[in-house]
Amino acid sequence: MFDNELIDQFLTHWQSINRHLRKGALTEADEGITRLQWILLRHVYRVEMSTIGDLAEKFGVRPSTVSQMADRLEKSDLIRRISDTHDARIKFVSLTAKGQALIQNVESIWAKRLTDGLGEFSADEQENLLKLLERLASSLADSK
Amino acid sequence: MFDNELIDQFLTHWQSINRHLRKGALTEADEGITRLQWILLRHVYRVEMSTIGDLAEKFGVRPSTVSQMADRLEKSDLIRRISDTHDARIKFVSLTAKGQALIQNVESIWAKRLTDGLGEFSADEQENLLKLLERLASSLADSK
DNA sequence: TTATATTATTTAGTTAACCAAAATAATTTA
DNA sequence: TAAATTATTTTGGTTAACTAAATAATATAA
Repeated sequence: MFDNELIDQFLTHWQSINRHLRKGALTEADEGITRLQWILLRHVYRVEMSTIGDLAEKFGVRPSTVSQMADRLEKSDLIRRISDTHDARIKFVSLTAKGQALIQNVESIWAKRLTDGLGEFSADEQENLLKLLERLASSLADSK
Repeated sequence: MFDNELIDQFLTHWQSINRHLRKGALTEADEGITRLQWILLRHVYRVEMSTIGDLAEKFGVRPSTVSQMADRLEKSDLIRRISDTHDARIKFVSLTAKGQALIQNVESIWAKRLTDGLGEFSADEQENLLKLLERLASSLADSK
């Protein structure tokens, strides 16, 4: 079993790192989008071919909610809807070039911060950290 | 300088871990709060004595917006406003016991997932990972 | 072929989130 | 002491986010 102290400390550092990576990033890349739109766009960026229904399930809202959010994002030229070739009822949501650029701008801010932060580690330590994170990600994915 | 590949991989694993830790957690602890309220409550949990003005600055919104969000959260008995003893204009926002319980319920879900995920690491590896995260957190904090 | 199920959208209504402007109260400065 | 500044709240208005119900199109089952 585990020492709860270790878990607590892990979460504390984890969340601290999250906060520093993210700090101000949304406002820095602000294109007049809301925080919730941002969250949705990020998901669409990662999971390239989400359907309206997928997104509704993912965020725990009704499909009509996602449809309307998609309307607004489409209107802002950040996403587009694409019909599934195999089932004409289904619409995939995909980022436009503009939407991709928005996400990538923010991620480049994160990468810069991380580059600075990791700059104080030796090459061995960096590789080691990466390997440990890879294993943890994999382990969490397996436990589903 | 850095290999961008390492940074990309780091972010990929990092975000994957984030997603797995968080998956469904909000809906699991749902008390009829909105995602934005959740974000605010999390912040109030961590930064115990935020003022309305602090929160407005942190989230990039107007004080009146925060005041109204605080109204709703106060009405739900999740936060309370506390006047500063030194300056009566200032109101601190603090979680009620109910608010704290809500956050802690969610964090316990994270802790459980993390416990499971780390279960595949040796004690040495766990300590090592923790130490590396501590250093990264510290390094990012210093770079401000 | 018809009935049922599925997927997304539209519509109508409500509340949350947001801003601007004004008001209020407290504090600081001149 | 009066004026200026600060911090929050209140008010009014708008839009985003949310639901429920209805609709249309499509796929599946009977």
